[in-house]
Amino acid sequence: MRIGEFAVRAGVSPRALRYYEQQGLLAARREANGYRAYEESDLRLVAEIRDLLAAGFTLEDTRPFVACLRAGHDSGAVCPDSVTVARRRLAEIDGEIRTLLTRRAEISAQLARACGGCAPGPAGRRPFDEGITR
Amino acid sequence: MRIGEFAVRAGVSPRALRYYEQQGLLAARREANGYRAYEESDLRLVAEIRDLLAAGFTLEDTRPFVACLRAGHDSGAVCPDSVTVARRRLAEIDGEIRTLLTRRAEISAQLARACGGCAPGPAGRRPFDEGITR
DNA sequence: CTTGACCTTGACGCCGGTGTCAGGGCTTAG
DNA sequence: CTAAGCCCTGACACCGGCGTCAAGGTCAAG
Repeated sequence: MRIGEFAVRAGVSPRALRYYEQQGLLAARREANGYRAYEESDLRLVAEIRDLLAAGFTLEDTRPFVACLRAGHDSGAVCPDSVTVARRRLAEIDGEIRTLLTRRAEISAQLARACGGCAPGPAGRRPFDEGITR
Repeated sequence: MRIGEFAVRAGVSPRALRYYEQQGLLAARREANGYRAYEESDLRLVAEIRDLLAAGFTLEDTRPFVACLRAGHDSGAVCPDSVTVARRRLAEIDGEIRTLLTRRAEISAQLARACGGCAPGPAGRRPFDEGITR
């Protein structure tokens, strides 16, 4: 199937697909006239890429996952390289969360200091101030 | 004092100071020859900007805080506009934290599914998996 | 006078994942 | 033949907060 239809079915733009190809993921076969031809199985690869991007991985990071699927595994995460990347990302996320919690506390304190009672907010009251492990 | 010395004392680059000025924060007086001349009090303004940037605010967001200090307040956060911005940022942070926690859980689950025992990680054991309010 | 340390403005580069346009080819229906 | 609707490649735009270089002015020390 050609890029237009494939893009719709994969839920991405043709531009994104060409970009993935340019980055060395998702190589499409070519028709005689030069048009890209995608296989059904490529849908799975794109889905993996999208999932990972949505999870905050870079496109670069998706490489081992895609390769893992291409190698015939049911999950893109079962290969050693994928695991390495996933663990690194997990550590990054933990760092980001810690940073955000610190910032949240600082801003919250600022608000409390600045105008006392008007601080917390309307709907969600103190979502993370308590109950944090460490 | 001129931009070079001021930059050192403020702990930022001259480039950053010119950028802040270009964005309409931190207007410096000019000497006869066109050189920028900063006051001691400007150090406080730059400090406020840096603190806020470090806390994840955009430069745009710092505007009301700086204006608040210029208006003579001891804290940049006591003015209504600052409070509004701070609360918005607080809500953004909460959203980001929730997003990250979700992602963390997904990746963590992926790892567990993919290779069972090899998942958690070496040093920090399950930093956020437990003890989350909601 | 010259050197050199400072200052000025203006403009391009970066990073990532696209959106979007330009300029052109293929193919099918009317 | 032509219009229309696909497809192709290449390249610029974006966002934010600067880094960095270019080309040139200022001023004090030697």
